[in-house]
Amino acid sequence: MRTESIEDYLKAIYDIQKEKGKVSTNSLSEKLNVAPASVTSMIKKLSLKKLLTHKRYQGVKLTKAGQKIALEIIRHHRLIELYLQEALGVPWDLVHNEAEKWEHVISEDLEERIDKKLGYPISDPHGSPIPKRDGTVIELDSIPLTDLKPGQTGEVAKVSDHDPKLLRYIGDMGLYPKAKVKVVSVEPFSGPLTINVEKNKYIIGSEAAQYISITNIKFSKSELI
Amino acid sequence: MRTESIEDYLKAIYDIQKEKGKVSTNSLSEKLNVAPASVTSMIKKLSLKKLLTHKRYQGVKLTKAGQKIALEIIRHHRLIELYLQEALGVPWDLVHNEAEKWEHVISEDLEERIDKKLGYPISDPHGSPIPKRDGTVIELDSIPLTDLKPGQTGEVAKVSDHDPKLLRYIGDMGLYPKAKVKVVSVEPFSGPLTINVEKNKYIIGSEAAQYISITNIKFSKSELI
DNA sequence: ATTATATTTTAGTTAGGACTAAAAATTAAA
DNA sequence: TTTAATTTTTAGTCCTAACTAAAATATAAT
Repeated sequence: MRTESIEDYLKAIYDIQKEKGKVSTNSLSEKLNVAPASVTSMIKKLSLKKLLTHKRYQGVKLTKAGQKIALEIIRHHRLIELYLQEALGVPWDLVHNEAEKWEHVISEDLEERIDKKLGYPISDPHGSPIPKRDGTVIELDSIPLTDLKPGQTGEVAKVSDHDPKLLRYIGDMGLYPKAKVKVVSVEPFSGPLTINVEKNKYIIGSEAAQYISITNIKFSKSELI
Repeated sequence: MRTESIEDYLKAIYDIQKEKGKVSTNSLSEKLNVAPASVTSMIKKLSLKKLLTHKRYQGVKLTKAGQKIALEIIRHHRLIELYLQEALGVPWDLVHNEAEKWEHVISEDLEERIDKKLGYPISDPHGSPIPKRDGTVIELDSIPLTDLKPGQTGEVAKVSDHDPKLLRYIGDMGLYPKAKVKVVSVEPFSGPLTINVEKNKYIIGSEAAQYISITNIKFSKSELI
Protein backbone atom coordinates (compact mmCIF):
# COMPACT_ATOMS: atom_id res chain seq x y z
CA MET A 1 0.00 0.00 0.00
CA ARG A 2 1.09 3.56 -0.65
CA THR A 3 0.26 5.57 2.44
CA GLU A 4 0.58 9.29 2.95
CA SER A 5 3.36 8.61 5.40
CA ILE A 6 5.35 6.62 2.86
CA GLU A 7 4.96 9.39 0.34
CA ASP A 8 6.22 11.91 2.87
CA TYR A 9 9.31 9.85 3.59
CA LEU A 10 10.14 9.39 -0.08
CA LYS A 11 9.71 13.07 -0.75
CA ALA A 12 11.90 14.00 2.20
CA ILE A 13 14.58 11.57 1.09
CA TYR A 14 14.58 13.06 -2.38
CA ASP A 15 14.92 16.58 -1.00
CA ILE A 16 17.74 15.76 1.36
CA GLN A 17 19.55 13.77 -1.28
CA LYS A 18 19.45 16.83 -3.52
CA GLU A 19 20.48 19.22 -0.78
CA LYS A 20 23.12 17.39 1.18
CA GLY A 21 23.91 14.29 -0.79
CA LYS A 22 23.82 11.92 2.14
CA VAL A 23 20.49 10.98 3.64
CA SER A 24 20.97 9.89 7.24
CA THR A 25 18.45 8.57 9.68
CA ASN A 26 18.84 11.68 11.78
CA SER A 27 18.36 14.12 8.93
CA LEU A 28 15.10 12.40 8.09
CA SER A 29 14.08 12.41 11.71
CA GLU A 30 14.62 16.14 11.83
CA LYS A 31 12.99 16.97 8.52
CA LEU A 32 9.90 14.88 9.22
CA ASN A 33 9.66 15.70 12.89
CA VAL A 34 9.60 12.11 14.03
CA ALA A 35 11.86 10.20 16.39
CA PRO A 36 14.96 8.56 14.88
CA ALA A 37 13.68 5.16 15.93
CA SER A 38 10.55 5.73 13.85
CA VAL A 39 12.70 6.51 10.86
CA THR A 40 14.64 3.30 11.30
CA SER A 41 11.52 1.21 11.20
CA MET A 42 10.12 3.03 8.21
CA ILE A 43 13.41 2.60 6.38
CA LYS A 44 13.15 -1.09 7.02
CA LYS A 45 9.71 -1.16 5.53
CA LEU A 46 10.58 0.91 2.47
CA SER A 47 13.61 -1.24 1.90
CA LEU A 48 11.44 -4.35 1.90
CA LYS A 49 9.17 -2.70 -0.62
CA LYS A 50 12.25 -2.00 -2.74
CA LEU A 51 11.66 1.73 -2.74
CA LEU A 52 15.12 2.43 -1.37
CA THR A 53 18.40 0.80 -0.50
CA HIS A 54 20.07 1.18 2.83
CA LYS A 55 23.59 0.67 4.06
CA ARG A 56 23.93 0.90 7.82
CA TYR A 57 25.49 4.18 8.88
CA GLN A 58 25.84 5.32 5.28
CA GLY A 59 22.33 6.48 4.63
CA VAL A 60 19.61 5.57 2.19
CA LYS A 61 19.20 5.97 -1.54
CA LEU A 62 15.99 5.85 -3.52
CA THR A 63 15.53 3.13 -6.09
CA LYS A 64 14.03 3.90 -9.49
CA ALA A 65 10.63 2.94 -8.11
CA GLY A 66 11.10 5.07 -5.02
CA GLN A 67 12.23 8.08 -6.99
CA LYS A 68 9.30 7.73 -9.32
CA ILE A 69 6.88 8.07 -6.44
CA ALA A 70 8.86 10.91 -4.86
CA LEU A 71 8.83 12.86 -8.10
CA GLU A 72 5.16 12.26 -8.63
CA ILE A 73 4.36 13.76 -5.24
CA ILE A 74 6.75 16.65 -5.73
CA ARG A 75 5.13 17.31 -9.08
CA HIS A 76 1.73 17.37 -7.41
CA HIS A 77 3.02 19.66 -4.71
CA ARG A 78 4.53 22.22 -7.02
CA LEU A 79 1.71 22.25 -9.51
CA ILE A 80 -0.72 22.75 -6.68
CA GLU A 81 1.32 25.56 -5.17
CA LEU A 82 1.35 27.41 -8.44
CA TYR A 83 -2.30 26.75 -9.09
CA LEU A 84 -3.35 28.04 -5.70
CA GLN A 85 -1.41 31.21 -6.30
CA GLU A 86 -2.50 31.82 -9.87
CA ALA A 87 -6.08 30.69 -9.80
CA LEU A 88 -7.11 31.45 -6.24
CA GLY A 89 -4.76 34.18 -5.16
CA VAL A 90 -3.39 32.30 -2.18
CA PRO A 91 -0.35 34.23 -0.94
CA TRP A 92 2.95 32.56 -1.60
CA ASP A 93 3.75 31.99 2.05
CA LEU A 94 0.62 29.87 2.49
CA VAL A 95 0.59 27.73 -0.63
CA HIS A 96 3.12 25.30 0.78
CA ASN A 97 1.08 24.13 3.73
CA GLU A 98 -2.03 23.81 1.64
CA ALA A 99 -0.22 21.79 -1.01
CA GLU A 100 1.35 19.59 1.64
CA LYS A 101 -2.04 18.01 2.26
CA TRP A 102 -3.59 18.13 -1.16
CA GLU A 103 -0.60 16.58 -2.90
CA HIS A 104 -1.47 13.18 -1.45
CA VAL A 105 -5.06 13.00 -2.57
CA ILE A 106 -5.20 14.61 -5.99
CA SER A 107 -5.98 12.29 -8.91
CA GLU A 108 -3.77 12.03 -11.96
CA ASP A 109 -6.66 13.27 -14.01
CA LEU A 110 -6.99 16.43 -11.99
CA GLU A 111 -3.24 16.92 -11.99
CA GLU A 112 -3.36 16.87 -15.77
CA ARG A 113 -6.18 19.40 -15.87
CA ILE A 114 -4.33 21.76 -13.59
CA ASP A 115 -1.14 21.38 -15.57
CA LYS A 116 -2.99 22.25 -18.75
CA LYS A 117 -4.79 25.20 -17.16
CA LEU A 118 -1.47 26.63 -16.09
CA GLY A 119 -0.01 26.15 -19.55
CA TYR A 120 2.43 23.39 -18.59
CA PRO A 121 4.59 25.54 -16.31
CA ILE A 122 8.16 24.66 -15.47
CA SER A 123 8.52 26.11 -11.99
CA ASP A 124 6.53 26.79 -8.86
CA PRO A 125 6.05 30.11 -7.03
CA HIS A 126 9.30 29.65 -5.12
CA GLY A 127 11.31 28.88 -8.21
CA SER A 128 11.59 25.13 -7.81
CA PRO A 129 11.26 23.15 -11.02
CA ILE A 130 8.10 21.12 -11.61
CA PRO A 131 9.01 17.55 -12.55
CA LYS A 132 7.43 16.24 -15.75
CA ARG A 133 5.10 13.28 -15.71
CA ASP A 134 7.90 11.05 -16.95
CA GLY A 135 10.16 12.05 -14.07
CA THR A 136 12.33 14.59 -15.86
CA VAL A 137 13.47 17.46 -13.65
CA ILE A 138 15.54 20.40 -14.77
CA GLU A 139 17.31 21.88 -11.79
CA LEU A 140 19.10 25.10 -12.65
CA ASP A 141 22.28 25.51 -10.74
CA SER A 142 22.42 28.41 -8.40
CA ILE A 143 24.29 29.49 -5.28
CA PRO A 144 23.17 31.06 -2.02
CA LEU A 145 22.94 34.83 -1.99
CA THR A 146 25.48 34.79 0.84
CA ASP A 147 28.11 33.48 -1.58
CA LEU A 148 27.98 36.54 -3.82
CA LYS A 149 30.75 39.11 -3.55
CA PRO A 150 30.05 42.85 -3.43
CA GLY A 151 29.56 44.13 -6.94
CA GLN A 152 28.08 40.93 -8.24
CA THR A 153 24.60 40.79 -9.68
CA GLY A 154 22.28 37.93 -10.47
CA GLU A 155 18.71 36.90 -10.41
CA VAL A 156 16.73 35.00 -7.85
CA ALA A 157 16.48 31.35 -8.88
CA LYS A 158 14.53 30.03 -5.95
CA VAL A 159 13.80 30.57 -2.30
CA SER A 160 13.23 28.12 0.49
CA ASP A 161 9.54 27.57 1.02
CA HIS A 162 9.16 25.96 4.41
CA ASP A 163 8.80 28.99 6.68
CA PRO A 164 5.90 31.34 5.95
CA LYS A 165 7.42 34.11 8.06
CA LEU A 166 10.64 33.96 6.11
CA LEU A 167 8.71 34.01 2.84
CA ARG A 168 6.74 37.05 3.86
CA TYR A 169 9.97 38.81 4.76
CA ILE A 170 11.59 37.86 1.48
CA GLY A 171 8.48 38.78 -0.48
CA ASP A 172 8.31 42.21 1.11
CA MET A 173 11.67 42.96 -0.47
CA GLY A 174 10.46 41.80 -3.85
CA LEU A 175 12.84 38.87 -3.88
CA TYR A 176 10.66 36.65 -6.04
CA PRO A 177 12.14 34.28 -8.59
CA LYS A 178 13.58 36.17 -11.57
CA ALA A 179 14.06 39.39 -9.55
CA LYS A 180 17.37 41.13 -10.31
CA VAL A 181 19.64 41.54 -7.31
CA LYS A 182 22.93 43.27 -6.76
CA VAL A 183 25.10 42.81 -3.72
CA VAL A 184 26.39 46.21 -2.67
CA SER A 185 28.30 45.25 0.44
CA VAL A 186 28.71 42.45 2.92
CA GLU A 187 29.57 42.88 6.58
CA PRO A 188 32.18 40.49 7.94
CA PHE A 189 31.57 37.60 10.31
CA SER A 190 28.37 36.46 8.59
CA GLY A 191 26.99 39.96 8.93
CA PRO A 192 24.13 41.49 6.98
CA LEU A 193 24.24 42.19 3.24
CA THR A 194 23.32 45.43 1.59
CA ILE A 195 21.56 44.63 -1.65
CA ASN A 196 19.62 46.23 -4.45
CA VAL A 197 16.48 44.51 -5.62
CA GLU A 198 15.34 45.93 -8.93
CA LYS A 199 15.67 49.63 -7.96
CA ASN A 200 15.39 49.36 -4.20
CA LYS A 201 18.02 49.07 -1.51
CA TYR A 202 17.63 46.65 1.41
CA ILE A 203 19.65 45.22 4.22
CA ILE A 204 19.19 41.54 4.81
CA GLY A 205 20.64 39.25 7.47
CA SER A 206 22.84 36.38 6.33
CA GLU A 207 20.50 33.94 8.06
CA ALA A 208 17.72 34.83 5.65
CA ALA A 209 20.02 35.40 2.68
CA GLN A 210 21.17 31.80 2.96
CA TYR A 211 17.77 30.60 1.86
CA ILE A 212 17.79 32.59 -1.35
CA SER A 213 19.45 31.01 -4.37
CA ILE A 214 20.89 33.12 -7.14
CA THR A 215 21.65 32.28 -10.74
CA ASN A 216 23.06 34.05 -13.76
CA ILE A 217 25.77 35.81 -11.78
CA LYS A 218 27.73 38.70 -13.30
CA PHE A 219 29.91 41.53 -12.25
CA SER A 220 28.68 45.09 -12.64
CA LYS A 221 30.40 48.41 -12.07
CA SER A 222 27.22 50.41 -12.33
CA GLU A 223 25.58 51.78 -9.21
CA LEU A 224 22.30 50.35 -10.38
CA ILE A 225 21.80 46.89 -11.82
CA MET B 1 -8.40 14.71 17.64
CA ARG B 2 -10.49 15.09 14.53
CA THR B 3 -9.48 12.37 12.13
CA GLU B 4 -10.62 11.83 8.58
CA SER B 5 -12.44 8.74 9.72
CA ILE B 6 -14.39 10.64 12.35
CA GLU B 7 -15.37 13.23 9.77
CA ASP B 8 -16.59 10.49 7.46
CA TYR B 9 -18.76 8.97 10.15
CA LEU B 10 -20.31 12.30 11.10
CA LYS B 11 -21.03 13.10 7.48
CA ALA B 12 -22.59 9.69 6.89
CA ILE B 13 -24.73 10.04 9.98
CA TYR B 14 -25.97 13.41 8.83
CA ASP B 15 -26.84 12.03 5.39
CA ILE B 16 -28.69 9.00 6.70
CA GLN B 17 -30.52 11.07 9.30
CA LYS B 18 -31.76 13.29 6.47
CA GLU B 19 -32.66 10.38 4.20
CA LYS B 20 -34.17 7.80 6.48
CA GLY B 21 -34.61 9.49 9.81
CA LYS B 22 -33.21 6.64 11.86
CA VAL B 23 -29.47 6.05 11.82
CA SER B 24 -28.76 2.43 12.71
CA THR B 25 -25.46 0.71 13.17
CA ASN B 26 -26.12 -1.39 10.10
CA SER B 27 -26.99 1.52 7.84
CA LEU B 28 -23.71 3.16 8.76
CA SER B 29 -21.87 -0.07 8.21
CA GLU B 30 -23.31 -0.29 4.73
CA LYS B 31 -22.81 3.35 3.80
CA LEU B 32 -19.23 3.45 4.99
CA ASN B 33 -18.31 -0.02 3.83
CA VAL B 34 -17.04 -1.15 7.19
CA ALA B 35 -18.07 -4.04 9.41
CA PRO B 36 -20.90 -3.43 11.89
CA ALA B 37 -18.56 -4.15 14.77
CA SER B 38 -16.31 -1.32 13.61
CA VAL B 39 -19.27 1.03 13.63
CA THR B 40 -20.14 0.06 17.18
CA SER B 41 -16.70 0.92 18.44
CA MET B 42 -16.60 4.21 16.56
CA ILE B 43 -20.02 5.12 17.94
CA LYS B 44 -18.68 4.51 21.39
CA LYS B 45 -15.80 6.85 20.74
CA LEU B 46 -17.91 9.61 19.19
CA SER B 47 -20.32 9.35 22.06
CA LEU B 48 -17.49 9.87 24.53
CA LYS B 49 -16.41 12.91 22.57
CA LYS B 50 -19.99 14.18 22.81
CA LEU B 51 -20.39 14.37 19.07
CA LEU B 52 -23.48 12.17 19.14
CA THR B 53 -25.92 10.46 21.46
CA HIS B 54 -26.77 6.81 21.24
CA LYS B 55 -29.67 4.70 22.48
CA ARG B 56 -29.14 0.97 22.03
CA TYR B 57 -31.17 -0.41 19.15
CA GLN B 58 -32.63 3.02 18.44
CA GLY B 59 -29.81 4.59 16.53
CA VAL B 60 -27.61 7.61 16.94
CA LYS B 61 -28.26 11.33 16.74
CA LEU B 62 -25.70 14.07 16.23
CA THR B 63 -25.21 16.63 18.95
CA LYS B 64 -24.83 20.31 18.08
CA ALA B 65 -21.08 19.86 18.05
CA GLY B 66 -21.31 16.77 15.87
CA GLN B 67 -23.63 18.42 13.41
CA LYS B 68 -21.37 21.42 13.19
CA ILE B 69 -18.49 19.26 12.03
CA ALA B 70 -20.67 17.26 9.66
CA LEU B 71 -21.95 20.41 8.01
CA GLU B 72 -18.51 21.87 7.73
CA ILE B 73 -17.31 18.82 5.84
CA ILE B 74 -20.40 18.69 3.67
CA ARG B 75 -19.89 22.35 2.86
CA HIS B 76 -16.32 21.62 1.85
CA HIS B 77 -17.45 18.70 -0.25
CA ARG B 78 -20.09 20.56 -2.18
CA LEU B 79 -18.08 23.70 -2.71
CA ILE B 80 -15.23 21.59 -4.01
CA GLU B 81 -17.49 19.62 -6.34
CA LEU B 82 -18.81 22.80 -7.87
CA TYR B 83 -15.38 24.36 -8.08
CA LEU B 84 -13.90 21.38 -9.85
CA GLN B 85 -16.68 21.47 -12.37
CA GLU B 86 -16.70 25.21 -12.97
CA ALA B 87 -13.04 26.05 -12.77
CA LEU B 88 -11.40 22.90 -14.03
CA GLY B 89 -14.02 21.26 -16.16
CA VAL B 90 -14.09 18.01 -14.23
CA PRO B 91 -17.13 16.04 -15.44
CA TRP B 92 -19.93 15.80 -12.95
CA ASP B 93 -19.62 12.07 -12.48
CA LEU B 94 -16.05 12.44 -11.25
CA VAL B 95 -16.24 15.45 -8.94
CA HIS B 96 -17.64 13.41 -6.08
CA ASN B 97 -14.70 11.09 -5.67
CA GLU B 98 -12.22 13.91 -5.99
CA ALA B 99 -14.06 15.98 -3.39
CA GLU B 100 -14.31 12.99 -1.08
CA LYS B 101 -10.58 13.27 -0.45
CA TRP B 102 -10.00 16.96 -0.69
CA GLU B 103 -12.81 17.87 1.69
CA HIS B 104 -10.78 16.65 4.66
CA VAL B 105 -7.64 18.65 4.02
CA ILE B 106 -8.77 22.01 2.69
CA SER B 107 -8.18 25.00 4.96
CA GLU B 108 -10.93 27.38 5.98
CA ASP B 109 -9.05 30.12 4.22
CA LEU B 110 -9.06 28.27 0.93
CA GLU B 111 -12.68 27.31 1.39
CA GLU B 112 -13.50 30.99 1.69
CA ARG B 113 -11.52 31.85 -1.44
CA ILE B 114 -13.30 29.18 -3.43
CA ASP B 115 -16.68 30.28 -2.13
CA LYS B 116 -15.95 33.83 -3.17
CA LYS B 117 -14.63 32.79 -6.58
CA LEU B 118 -17.85 30.91 -7.23
CA GLY B 119 -19.95 33.87 -6.14
CA TYR B 120 -21.27 32.29 -2.95
CA PRO B 121 -23.27 29.55 -4.66
CA ILE B 122 -26.18 27.81 -3.00
CA SER B 123 -26.03 24.36 -4.56
CA ASP B 124 -23.58 21.85 -5.94
CA PRO B 125 -23.53 20.24 -9.40
CA HIS B 126 -25.97 17.53 -8.30
CA GLY B 127 -28.42 19.99 -6.84
CA SER B 128 -27.63 19.52 -3.17
CA PRO B 129 -27.60 22.68 -1.09
CA ILE B 130 -24.28 24.06 0.12
CA PRO B 131 -24.44 24.71 3.87
CA LYS B 132 -23.41 28.20 4.98
CA ARG B 133 -20.44 28.73 7.25
CA ASP B 134 -22.78 29.20 10.21
CA GLY B 135 -24.45 25.84 9.60
CA THR B 136 -27.57 27.02 7.80
CA VAL B 137 -28.85 24.62 5.14
CA ILE B 138 -31.80 25.21 2.90
CA GLU B 139 -33.12 21.86 1.69
CA LEU B 140 -35.83 22.25 -0.91
CA ASP B 141 -38.44 19.57 -0.65
CA SER B 142 -38.72 17.29 -3.58
CA ILE B 143 -39.98 13.81 -4.38
CA PRO B 144 -38.53 10.95 -6.42
CA LEU B 145 -39.29 11.02 -10.13
CA THR B 146 -40.94 7.62 -9.65
CA ASP B 147 -43.66 9.27 -7.56
CA LEU B 148 -44.90 11.49 -10.39
CA LYS B 149 -48.07 10.51 -12.20
CA PRO B 150 -48.37 10.59 -15.98
CA GLY B 151 -49.12 14.12 -17.09
CA GLN B 152 -47.23 15.75 -14.27
CA THR B 153 -44.28 18.04 -14.91
CA GLY B 154 -41.60 19.39 -12.66
CA GLU B 155 -37.96 20.25 -12.57
CA VAL B 156 -34.99 18.26 -11.43
CA ALA B 157 -34.08 19.31 -7.89
CA LYS B 158 -31.18 16.97 -7.31
CA VAL B 159 -29.73 13.64 -8.28
CA SER B 160 -27.87 11.08 -6.26
CA ASP B 161 -24.14 11.49 -6.70
CA HIS B 162 -22.67 8.22 -5.54
CA ASP B 163 -22.45 6.20 -8.71
CA PRO B 164 -20.53 7.73 -11.62
CA LYS B 165 -22.13 5.32 -14.10
CA LEU B 166 -25.58 6.37 -12.99
CA LEU B 167 -24.61 10.03 -13.25
CA ARG B 168 -23.29 9.58 -16.76
CA TYR B 169 -26.53 7.89 -17.73
CA ILE B 170 -28.60 10.63 -16.16
CA GLY B 171 -26.42 13.33 -17.66
CA ASP B 172 -26.79 11.87 -21.15
CA MET B 173 -30.51 12.51 -20.91
CA GLY B 174 -29.93 16.07 -19.84
CA LEU B 175 -31.37 15.47 -16.42
CA TYR B 176 -29.30 18.11 -14.68
CA PRO B 177 -30.69 20.17 -11.82
CA LYS B 178 -33.26 22.69 -13.07
CA ALA B 179 -34.04 20.65 -16.20
CA LYS B 180 -37.77 20.52 -16.99
CA VAL B 181 -39.25 17.03 -17.02
CA LYS B 182 -42.64 15.66 -17.92
CA VAL B 183 -43.79 12.15 -17.15
CA VAL B 184 -45.62 10.82 -20.19
CA SER B 185 -46.39 7.32 -19.02
CA VAL B 186 -45.44 4.79 -16.41
CA GLU B 187 -45.45 1.03 -16.87
CA PRO B 188 -46.94 -0.96 -14.00
CA PHE B 189 -45.01 -3.12 -11.52
CA SER B 190 -42.18 -0.62 -11.12
CA GLY B 191 -41.71 -0.59 -14.85
CA PRO B 192 -39.91 2.05 -16.91
CA LEU B 193 -41.11 5.64 -17.27
CA THR B 194 -41.49 7.49 -20.52
CA ILE B 195 -40.44 11.08 -19.95
CA ASN B 196 -39.77 14.29 -21.78
CA VAL B 197 -36.67 16.23 -20.83
CA GLU B 198 -36.84 19.73 -22.25
CA LYS B 199 -37.80 18.74 -25.80
CA ASN B 200 -36.54 15.17 -25.89
CA LYS B 201 -38.24 11.88 -25.14
CA TYR B 202 -36.54 9.16 -23.11
CA ILE B 203 -37.36 5.89 -21.44
CA ILE B 204 -35.85 5.44 -18.04
CA GLY B 205 -35.96 2.47 -15.66
CA SER B 206 -37.54 3.01 -12.27
CA GLU B 207 -34.30 1.93 -10.61
CA ALA B 208 -32.52 4.97 -12.00
CA ALA B 209 -35.57 7.25 -11.76
CA GLN B 210 -35.63 6.66 -8.02
CA TYR B 211 -32.43 8.60 -7.63
CA ILE B 212 -33.76 11.71 -9.31
CA SER B 213 -35.64 14.18 -7.14
CA ILE B 214 -38.21 16.51 -8.61
CA THR B 215 -39.59 19.78 -7.34
CA ASN B 216 -42.12 22.35 -8.49
CA ILE B 217 -44.60 19.75 -9.65
CA LYS B 218 -47.54 20.72 -11.84
CA PHE B 219 -50.10 19.18 -14.12
CA SER B 220 -49.94 19.85 -17.82
CA LYS B 221 -52.24 18.83 -20.65
CA SER B 222 -49.85 19.90 -23.36
CA GLU B 223 -47.89 17.32 -25.30
CA LEU B 224 -44.76 19.34 -24.68
CA ILE B 225 -43.77 20.84 -21.39
C1' DA C 1 44.52 2.77 21.64
C1' DT C 2 41.21 4.04 24.63
C1' DT C 3 37.65 7.01 25.89
C1' DA C 4 33.97 10.11 24.68
C1' DT C 5 30.43 11.56 21.64
C1' DA C 6 27.22 10.95 18.07
C1' DT C 7 24.38 8.02 15.35
C1' DT C 8 21.53 4.24 14.63
C1' DT C 9 19.00 0.27 15.94
C1' DT C 10 16.32 -2.93 19.08
C1' DA C 11 12.76 -3.80 22.28
C1' DG C 12 8.64 -2.88 24.05
C1' DT C 13 4.31 0.42 24.25
C1' DT C 14 0.54 3.00 22.63
C1' DA C 15 -3.32 4.76 19.74
C1' DG C 16 -6.38 4.64 15.77
C1' DG C 17 -9.21 2.01 13.17
C1' DA C 18 -10.16 -1.76 10.80
C1' DC C 19 -11.36 -7.12 10.91
C1' DT C 20 -13.74 -12.02 12.25
C1' DA C 21 -16.22 -15.00 15.14
C1' DA C 22 -19.25 -15.55 18.58
C1' DA C 23 -22.48 -13.90 22.12
C1' DA C 24 -26.36 -11.08 23.50
C1' DA C 25 -30.32 -8.29 22.84
C1' DT C 26 -34.34 -6.99 20.15
C1' DT C 27 -37.98 -7.66 16.97
C1' DA C 28 -40.83 -10.72 14.03
C1' DA C 29 -43.12 -15.05 13.05
C1' DA C 30 -45.33 -19.30 14.08
C1' DT D 1 -45.23 -17.65 24.02
C1' DT D 2 -41.76 -19.96 22.16
C1' DT D 3 -38.94 -20.04 18.18
C1' DA D 4 -36.68 -17.80 14.38
C1' DA D 5 -34.45 -14.06 12.20
C1' DT D 6 -32.27 -9.65 12.59
C1' DT D 7 -29.48 -6.27 14.74
C1' DT D 8 -26.02 -4.94 17.76
C1' DT D 9 -22.32 -5.66 20.82
C1' DT D 10 -18.11 -8.17 22.92
C1' DA D 11 -13.88 -10.26 22.66
C1' DG D 12 -9.84 -10.87 20.63
C1' DT D 13 -6.54 -9.83 16.35
C1' DC D 14 -4.06 -7.25 13.09
C1' DC D 15 -1.76 -3.38 10.77
C1' DT D 16 0.27 1.24 10.53
C1' DA D 17 2.99 4.44 12.45
C1' DA D 18 4.17 6.84 16.03
C1' DC D 19 6.69 6.92 20.89
C1' DT D 20 10.50 6.16 24.93
C1' DA D 21 14.35 3.95 26.94
C1' DA D 22 18.15 1.33 26.42
C1' DA D 23 21.61 -1.12 23.70
C1' DA D 24 24.79 -1.33 19.91
C1' DT D 25 27.73 0.52 16.52
C1' DA D 26 30.60 4.21 14.36
C1' DT D 27 33.24 8.23 14.45
C1' DA D 28 36.06 11.74 16.80
C1' DA D 29 39.14 13.27 20.37
C1' DT D 30 42.57 12.69 23.72
